[in-house]
Amino acid sequence: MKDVARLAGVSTMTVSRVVNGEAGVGPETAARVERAIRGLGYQRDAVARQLRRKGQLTQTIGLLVDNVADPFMAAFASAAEDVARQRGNVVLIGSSRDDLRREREVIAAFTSRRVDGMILIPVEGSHRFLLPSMATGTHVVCADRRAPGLDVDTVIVDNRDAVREAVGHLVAHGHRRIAFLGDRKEIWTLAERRTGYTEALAEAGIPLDPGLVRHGLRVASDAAAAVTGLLAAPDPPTAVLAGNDIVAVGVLETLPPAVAMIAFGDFVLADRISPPVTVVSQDPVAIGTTAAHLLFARIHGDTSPPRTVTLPTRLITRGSGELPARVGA
Amino acid sequence: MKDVARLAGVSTMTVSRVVNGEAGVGPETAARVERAIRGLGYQRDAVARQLRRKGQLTQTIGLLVDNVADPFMAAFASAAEDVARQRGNVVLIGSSRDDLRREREVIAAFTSRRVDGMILIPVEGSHRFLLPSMATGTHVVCADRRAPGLDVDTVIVDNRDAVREAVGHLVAHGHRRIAFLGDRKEIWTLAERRTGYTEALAEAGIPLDPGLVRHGLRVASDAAAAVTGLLAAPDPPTAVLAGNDIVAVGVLETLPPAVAMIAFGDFVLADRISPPVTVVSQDPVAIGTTAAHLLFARIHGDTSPPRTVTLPTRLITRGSGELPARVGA
DNA sequence: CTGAAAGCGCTAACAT
DNA sequence: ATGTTAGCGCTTTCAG
Repeated sequence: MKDVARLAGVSTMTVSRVVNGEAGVGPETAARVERAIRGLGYQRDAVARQLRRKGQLTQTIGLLVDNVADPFMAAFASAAEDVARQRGNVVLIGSSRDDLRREREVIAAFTSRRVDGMILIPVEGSHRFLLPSMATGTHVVCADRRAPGLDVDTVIVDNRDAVREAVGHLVAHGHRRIAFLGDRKEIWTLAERRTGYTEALAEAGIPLDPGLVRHGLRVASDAAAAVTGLLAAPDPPTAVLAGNDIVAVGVLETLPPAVAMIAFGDFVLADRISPPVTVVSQDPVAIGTTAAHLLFARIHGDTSPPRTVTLPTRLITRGSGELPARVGA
Repeated sequence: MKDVARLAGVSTMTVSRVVNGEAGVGPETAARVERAIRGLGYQRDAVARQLRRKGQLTQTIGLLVDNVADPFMAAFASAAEDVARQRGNVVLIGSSRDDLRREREVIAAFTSRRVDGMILIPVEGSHRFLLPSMATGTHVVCADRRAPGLDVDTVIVDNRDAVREAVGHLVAHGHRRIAFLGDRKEIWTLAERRTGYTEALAEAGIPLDPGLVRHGLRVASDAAAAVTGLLAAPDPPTAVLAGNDIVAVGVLETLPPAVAMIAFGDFVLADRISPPVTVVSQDPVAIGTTAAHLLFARIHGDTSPPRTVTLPTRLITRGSGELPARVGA
């Protein structure tokens, strides 16, 4: 900046004004400064700028997901990034890999870089460690899952209700032995889905068989193995509810076409499998967009009480969820 | 920091030493400082820290992809982020959406935040605008695609050869009317794949029919429409080469099972479609990991001449690419 | 319309 | 083992 000022024969203050497009600079001077900037390839240092303008925004937000490679998270992140970019912000991204320690590391890296706010898909566990940062003005929005003990804007879907409907749908097609396969039951969404499953069975007067519930399936192959185990049992399920997209893919590896199935979360090619897969679809783009809008509202001064936005889900019937319970099964 | 110093009854310098775990602080004093830090919830300001330690690293890298929601890019980004995190770095992410102007905006946002380096999946067009930043020490690595006119480390696969092999595979199964469907032909990877297609036909002595080549298919539905168009023609193709994963999904929407197909890029459930889809698989995780390693080597002083790492691809035969050319088609 | 001085939070370099 | 001084690159504040 000093170099630019020298080359243009002005003070650094004038350069600063030009760079920031502030009024009060003679057009002649401004042009000379512009030329010097281009000549030297000068670019404002956002780091130094930020330091002086205390209380101002870094125009940087943090985005914490479980794993960017997951299609749901990827679509979610993409949508949030879109909104951020439209607002001239840049996004720091990090993955928790469902590990609280790692999540804390990532969040510490965010706050030490003075992000204006962050969107979290929180892992299980207390998030009270965020309170000091929040007290100093870092805004937090949760998406997809609630963070226990954190009273912040949250964007979710009604997982419980959606699963209750899905299981009810299977019951309506004659199923009574319905398996539930999910990722770690500590994950908020999965706990909710599991509850919906339990409630639906209770409503239908079907006793819960713990042998039909498998948790902790973190990769597709876990789910495939679980299916194999279930089917080898003396009284196998006639229908399966896959708790998320990853489990769904694993289930599809081994599930015989005659066994009914509904997956939580839509996925690419679900309609090209045989039979086409009935799913509970949720909209990751809407979740990401909504969360980002909520965050920016907070960043720009919204101080209303935290609210929860519940986005709709939709049961998309494609065939796999409408298979009848096999006679004798 | 001043507050911490006051509370602990020491100078800010001592606080700085404790925060940075530097030697030369009495254990007694250190403990007092630690207590003050916790009491006040103090966290070092990475922004201010960075300013003074000029020439030091921000421990932040930029990652520019075409679109995070694309499974290939998501897996790539996830792998790169993993490496960065292991090294205590944080990742700024941005999407170009295949738009040079937007790419430049994102890159400017990166450099103004003084990233130590960045990994780019570059869009088409000159990237000479990066030269000034590179001259001032911002390291750049390209992945997946080359950036014309930019002499930097690059991680790619041999798209041309891979497609030549794939088309040869179709020819070996009797196909002579092979369609090529791709995204915008300005994208480097697609140009390469297209060249491989042309070369393979030439090797087989098959004249190139421009009517069998469709470009500019950006979303799945574009590809689906293109397939419909091709099949309605008087002399339709007996085999289709899908230029990327997105096109592949679109093709699968409408392609009759009897038409052979090979897709560039593996995708989830490719083996569950009927017939299972033969693909040219590349490894996005390896690409992301390699690119990140190259970048960190540069950041930590590697000044050897830029090199290109070419990662292997693999033709995975699953059925759709081994269908015979229908007699009379 | 333009500039000089001060200082943001931190740390390198040099005392003590 | 601890403190003092100065300054990173920029912008706020106040004076011309």
